[in-house]
Amino acid sequence: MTTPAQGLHSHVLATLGLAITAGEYPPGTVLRTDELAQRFDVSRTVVREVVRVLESMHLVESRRRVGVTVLPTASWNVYDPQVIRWRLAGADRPRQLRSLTVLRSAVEPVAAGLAALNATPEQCRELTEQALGMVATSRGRRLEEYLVHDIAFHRVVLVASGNEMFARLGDVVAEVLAGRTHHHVMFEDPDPAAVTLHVQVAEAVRERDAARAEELTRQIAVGALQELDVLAP
Amino acid sequence: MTTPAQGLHSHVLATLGLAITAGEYPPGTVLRTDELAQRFDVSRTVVREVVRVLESMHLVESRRRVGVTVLPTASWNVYDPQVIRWRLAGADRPRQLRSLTVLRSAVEPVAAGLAALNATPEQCRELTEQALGMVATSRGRRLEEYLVHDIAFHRVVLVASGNEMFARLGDVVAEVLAGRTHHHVMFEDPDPAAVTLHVQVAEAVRERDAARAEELTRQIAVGALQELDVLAP
DNA sequence: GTGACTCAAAAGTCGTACTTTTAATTCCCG
DNA sequence: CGGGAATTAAAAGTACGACTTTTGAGTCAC
Repeated sequence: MTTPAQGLHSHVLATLGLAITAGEYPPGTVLRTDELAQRFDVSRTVVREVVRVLESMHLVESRRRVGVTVLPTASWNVYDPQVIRWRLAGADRPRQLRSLTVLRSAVEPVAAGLAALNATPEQCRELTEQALGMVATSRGRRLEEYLVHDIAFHRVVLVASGNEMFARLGDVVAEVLAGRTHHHVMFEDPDPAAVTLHVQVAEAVRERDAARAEELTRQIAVGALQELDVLAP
Repeated sequence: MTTPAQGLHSHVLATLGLAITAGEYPPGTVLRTDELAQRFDVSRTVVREVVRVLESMHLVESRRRVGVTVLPTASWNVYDPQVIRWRLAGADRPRQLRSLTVLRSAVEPVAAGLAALNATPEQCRELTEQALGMVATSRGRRLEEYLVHDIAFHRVVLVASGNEMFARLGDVVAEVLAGRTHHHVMFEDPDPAAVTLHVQVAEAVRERDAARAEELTRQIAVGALQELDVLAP
């Protein structure tokens, strides 16, 4: 565990970040830098750099004469991809998966609508290609290959929307899709209805039919939420 | 400028972060830690800590034998409240304001729908109160007071949705609302139609009418986008 | 009991010395 | 003349120790 470490900093950061997001240190817990330095067998310099990063993610707060205090979940930067990855890897994967899926259900339909208005011909082509790839790999336990197309598809939609905030959710969506595939929060083969919907979204975008792209994507989202309800209690 | 600085770290971070997000260093620009230390008249230790934080925001990348390279906008953590604040304060406020408003238009309607299902009686009360506050301050150049209620209103909706990802957008929405008020990307008095819509959203939530709450919030969002189109070219 | 004073713990800052990685240059051989 | 291997040096990474600053907490006088 705790990553092989190419760089002391990364190693300590990953270990501490994971531990905190996993709730191993309840909010209010106080850590001391030299204690941490000793524990990880690194210099205080390294620990301080890690603490500064953790602080920028609002996972901890550092105060003189007090120490490094672990902050409550409510103040965490939950949009930080790093934080998301830690949480998906740790104890509250279910909770995280659910809240991210709800977020997707809000954002992706709107993004698809915008993509229908803004997508370049190249993006349309790419979208169609990925949708076909999904069809091709949708049967026969080829989940890994399917996942690649699925991720690529959603990423293109988000980028094609032309909104940078949406585009940056590509990584988050990728994490969610990968997470649910790898942790079996998904049926053995993808839902055929979902596959069809993806193909239709690609069509709608190609035909510049924003309303249809939005509505179809909304249906995909609803499906994803239902699947989550069924497979993750 | 450059903040009074309570702490060297904060000062250097704020200055550098602002400069980078303002585009003062084009992507690919290489900085050296010693040079920065000299420029800010602080030790390399401080600079290194700052660089680590900037690195965690994906504003820069640090490589041995190369230096600290400024990364292109596309890789920035645009959801980091700190980054958002810097960008709103700097050169690309218009772009940032627009993309954030689009994000709001996707998220808030869904959040309102969920709020209608999940809001506590206390949250309903709070919502109504803020809506009434908006009505009371909607005329006679009382924009500052209006803003307070507006922010509080949207924050309650997001929190009441019960989704932590939505809840954490409260700060972002606050920044957007404050930004457009303070930089006159808004009419002199709030749009009366918008005020009414807020009151109706509060009603809909109180009556657990999710579909209506969602639709009304969508109308608020559409209004905000139109206002932006009119006032920010 | 309250307020001013003192103390000490912990983070913050600094300077320097040393290690490691790696881009770039050199140099040798085919 | 070209390409690949060895060399070099530049910059980040790490460590350590000394010192400063802030501030919670305990103390003492009133």
